[in-house]
Amino acid sequence: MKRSPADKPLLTAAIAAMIRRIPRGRVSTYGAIAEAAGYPRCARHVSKVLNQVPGLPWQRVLGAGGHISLSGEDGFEQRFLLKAEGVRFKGSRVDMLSHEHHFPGTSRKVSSRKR
DNA sequence: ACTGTGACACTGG
DNA sequence: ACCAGTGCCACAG
Repeated sequence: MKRSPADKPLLTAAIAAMIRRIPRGRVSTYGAIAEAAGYPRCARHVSKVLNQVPGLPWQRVLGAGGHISLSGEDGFEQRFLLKAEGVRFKGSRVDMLSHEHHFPGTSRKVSSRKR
């Protein structure tokens, strides 16, 4: 069963899995999710995953520093949903100090590019 | 194979 | 604090 080893986009599945692991009342950032998934520099792909993979808690994903990247009503809704989960806001940012989710086993499968 | 894409991150002005 | 520019990197067409 295994069709070709490269059947599906690894990165997309990995990131999607991470986002699903974020518990309610917690949040994370693009960079952190990408890193936890094993792709430290692919923060931008996280956004693509959110658009491609439905069913994810997209509202729990924030930009660096805890700011909402979405704009307009979407951003407003994200904030609304997070508040409903008990997330506190500091002005227009989420209180990351209290709600940033720490992923278990940050396995660095992809060696963190040596430098 | 190449180009475009992206709900970013970071730095400098 | 805000805006603009640059780097980043895998996926989709």
